[in-house]
Amino acid sequence: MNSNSTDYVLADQVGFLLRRAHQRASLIFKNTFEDTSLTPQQFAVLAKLHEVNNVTQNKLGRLVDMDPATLQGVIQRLMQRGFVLRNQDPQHKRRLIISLTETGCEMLKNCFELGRQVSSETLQTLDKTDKSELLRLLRLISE
Amino acid sequence: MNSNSTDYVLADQVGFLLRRAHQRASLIFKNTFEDTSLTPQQFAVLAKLHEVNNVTQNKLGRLVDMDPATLQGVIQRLMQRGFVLRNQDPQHKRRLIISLTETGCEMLKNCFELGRQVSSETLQTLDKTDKSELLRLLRLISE
DNA sequence: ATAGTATTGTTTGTACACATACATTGAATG
DNA sequence: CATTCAATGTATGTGTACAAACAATACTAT
Repeated sequence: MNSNSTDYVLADQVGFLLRRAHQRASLIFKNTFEDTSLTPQQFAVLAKLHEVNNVTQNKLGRLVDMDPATLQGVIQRLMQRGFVLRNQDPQHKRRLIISLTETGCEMLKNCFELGRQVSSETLQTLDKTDKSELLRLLRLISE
Repeated sequence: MNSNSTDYVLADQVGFLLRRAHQRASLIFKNTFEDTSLTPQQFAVLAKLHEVNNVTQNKLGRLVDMDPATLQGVIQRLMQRGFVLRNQDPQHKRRLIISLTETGCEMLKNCFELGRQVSSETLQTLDKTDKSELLRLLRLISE
C-alpha cells in the first residue's frame, strides 16, 4: 500500500507545529517585554553576554545560534541603544569583542524576571512533567 | 531565597529552544525542497489548498497561521510562479478566493513525499513514542 | 618565507512576521 | 435610510534568517 496525498496533513507535520509554537512564544515575549522594546534575539544576546562577557562576535553567534549576517544587525541595534560595545581585539585585528555596557547590564537585571514570565506563560498549559519533557525533546531535535 | 540572574540560563528557555528547533527544521526543509525552490510557508499554503480548495485569502491565512500582510506576499510569489489563482468573490467584492492551478496541483503531487522526508529527518533522533509526544506537546502550547 | 586555506566580519538580496495605518465593502443598528 | 461597525485586503516600515559574494586577517604546510 503506497502512501498518497491524503496521508499528508499539514497540521500533523513537526515543521508546521514548530512554526506555530515559535510564533506564539514570540508573541508572548513581545507582550511581556513591551516596555523594553527588546526583541527575543536582542534579549538572547544580552542574556548570553551576561553569562560570558567579552566574546568574539563570531563565537557569540554560535552561542545564540545566529548567522553572522543576522547577528551583525542585532548587535548594531543593541549598540545604537548603548547596551553593548564592540571593540577590536588587539591580538587579532579581524576579530570584534562584544561586551555589555553598564546601561546594558542595568537594563538586563530587570529583564530576567520578565524572561521567566515568558517561559512560564508559554508552558502554562503543560504540567510539570510535560514541561521538562518538551524541553528535553526540543533539545534532542536541535542536535 | 529570591531568584537572581544566575537562575536564568538562556539555553533552558522554551522560546530559545523553539527558535533553534524551528531553524533546524527550516534548514532541513530547504535542503530537501531545493529543486522546487518552495519555502516552508509557500508549501504550507499549497498543501492547505489541496485540503480545502477555493478558500478566502483571509480564511486561508487562519488555516496556515499567517498574518494577512504576510500571506499577501506569499500568495503573490505563488501567483507569479503560476501555482495559484486569485479571483474576486462575485458575492463579496471585498473577498479574494484562492485556488490551486493545474500547474500548482501537479507540482504539489511531487512534494508530499518530500514533505514526509522533512518531518522524518527532523524527528530522526526520537523514538516512536517521543515523536508523537513532541507533536502532542507542541499542539498543547500552540492553543 | 610563500602559497594556500581557514577564520572572521560586511554587504546585498529574498523571504517571512507583524505592527500600524489605510481603503473598501458588507452588515447591523438606530 | 443613514451612520456605525466589522471584515477583508493593501502598503509601508522594522526586525529577523540566511545565501552568496566579498574582504581582510590569521594559520599551516611546504
